[in-house]
Amino acid sequence: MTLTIHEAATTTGWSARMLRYVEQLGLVEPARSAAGYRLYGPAQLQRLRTLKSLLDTHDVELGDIGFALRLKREPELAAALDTWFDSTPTAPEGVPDTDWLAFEQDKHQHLLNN
Amino acid sequence: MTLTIHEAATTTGWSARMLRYVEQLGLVEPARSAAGYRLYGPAQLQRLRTLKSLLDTHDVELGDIGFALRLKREPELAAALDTWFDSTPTAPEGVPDTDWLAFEQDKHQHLLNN
DNA sequence: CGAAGGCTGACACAATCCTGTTAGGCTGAT
DNA sequence: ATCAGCCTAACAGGATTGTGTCAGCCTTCG
Repeated sequence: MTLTIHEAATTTGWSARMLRYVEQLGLVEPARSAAGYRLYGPAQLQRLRTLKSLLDTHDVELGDIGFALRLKREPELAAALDTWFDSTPTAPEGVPDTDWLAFEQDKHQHLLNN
Repeated sequence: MTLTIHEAATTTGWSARMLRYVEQLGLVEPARSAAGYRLYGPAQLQRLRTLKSLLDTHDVELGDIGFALRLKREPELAAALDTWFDSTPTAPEGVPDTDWLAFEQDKHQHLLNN
């Protein structure tokens, strides 16, 4: 009904080492037997396969997916990033007048620093 | 009206080197003068400051923000990650019957591989 | 003109990531 | 009881990241 780590490794194409690593990143967490053995069920196996295909179709690293997971779990972080991306979008041409004052402050502080 | 890279560096607390690096990651891209000099305007300066505070309030790396940017720009990637996160959420207890068949397939394939 | 400062490209070096491997101890099936 | 297989912890090494610094050349400004 469940596979051990090496069995799961051979069916999914990962190595046992990497399955432990993936678990440590919080991406696929198998159940544990009474003695502490990892038990991979159908849900986990499916997850591991689709994870692998995600990684090589799009060009993404495990760490990146770990970060995406963090974004899911810490909505305030996701919100902060969103507002950063949206505010004054990196294009330099249309400088809103609203930023003008802040800029003058910068300049003065800069002069003071010399 | 615009600051050079070292001026921008001293007002924002980054180093000039890091400003070039941040630009290379696509996070803050200043305008360029005719001769190719980077020109940091108020919008960019603001962006650099909030970026810096983002980095040390939440515990995030520049590369992570680069990846978040990629998610913004490639919605199909974001969608793929989302469906991966949501489908068969990593919890192992409630195994849906739907996965049963797939699991049996796994087992048989596994037996064949020995 | 000459000094100060910008640009790119490259090397350097610590830190971290990704993976494999090994050691020492427990578990499970025959 | 034995032997394969699991566990954790650790070391190892190649690849990448983050950051500084230097070289060689071009630009700006007094």
